[in-house]
Amino acid sequence: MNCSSPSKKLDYALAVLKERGHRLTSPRRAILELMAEESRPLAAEDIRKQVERQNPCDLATVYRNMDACLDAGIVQKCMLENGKILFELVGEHDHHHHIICRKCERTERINLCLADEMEEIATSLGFTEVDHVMELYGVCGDCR
Amino acid sequence: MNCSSPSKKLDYALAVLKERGHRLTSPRRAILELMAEESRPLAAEDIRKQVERQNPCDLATVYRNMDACLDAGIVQKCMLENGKILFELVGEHDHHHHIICRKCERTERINLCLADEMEEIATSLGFTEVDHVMELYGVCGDCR
DNA sequence: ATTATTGCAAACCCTTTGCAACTTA
DNA sequence: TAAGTTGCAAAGGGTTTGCAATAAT
Repeated sequence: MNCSSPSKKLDYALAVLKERGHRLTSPRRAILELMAEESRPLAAEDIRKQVERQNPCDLATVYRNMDACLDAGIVQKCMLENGKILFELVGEHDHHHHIICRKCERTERINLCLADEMEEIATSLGFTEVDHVMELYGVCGDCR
Repeated sequence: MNCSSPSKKLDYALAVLKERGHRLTSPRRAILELMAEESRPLAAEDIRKQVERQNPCDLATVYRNMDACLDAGIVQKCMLENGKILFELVGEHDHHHHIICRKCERTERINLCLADEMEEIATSLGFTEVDHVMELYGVCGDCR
């Protein structure tokens, strides 16, 4: 079911960042290790809290790392209905979506994406570097 | 191309709100008139600025009206990549998506939605009241 | 040695909330 | 007259930024 194991995802992420001239610091390593382990999208604050159980880690550091990882294409955003943003480390060819519970914010992975046709339309409208975000929202079994 | 004319959309919105026991105040009327006229998603602040050219209108009033309209299903959210939220008045059976320019934030309507299959998956995972948001992002012809 | 990266604190922005005054039905 | 709605001002919460200190290559 899972496209790539935690350690593979971590190795891939480290390789991509190195390739791009980034340095491997201990907060960065801790953040990526956590995200590779955790297979769900996380809020910046959650990442900081969990990383901080081992090493101190500033929120700004998390955000700056997320920026770098988004640019590098190894992190994917997930947007809550209220505009809050979650981050998820992804492997190669690992694009997917989620169904998010409105009440507890639990996310469940959905390994399906039908956006190709829509991206073609966007391209035909003159847009380049087309990408997309899609989120499903609902109320999960536990919260009903 | 356009599913419903401005005046129809406005009438529909007013009817739905009345049906739900809401009152028709002058800021509310002005907000809805503007949104019916404007066929694109707008930020709360944009709505306020434009409405204020005729009547004074507080930002909190805009947000509270958007809440009411979202509950009533006559307004649809549109999320920018940075988490900012735009609002768009929609008619009956008027669900659609957008391609949004990363640079100028211009939005172009895309009259296609392929989310049914994904919503079915979400339902099969035990979620109820399933809904979705999908946004395409790119760089438009003018900004390239 | 060079330059990316970090921590800290402050700034930012959008959004929400409390409350008294005002309107609508 | 009762209850929804508004304006104002303040608070909230997530995200970004400047800068000097630090650490990686």
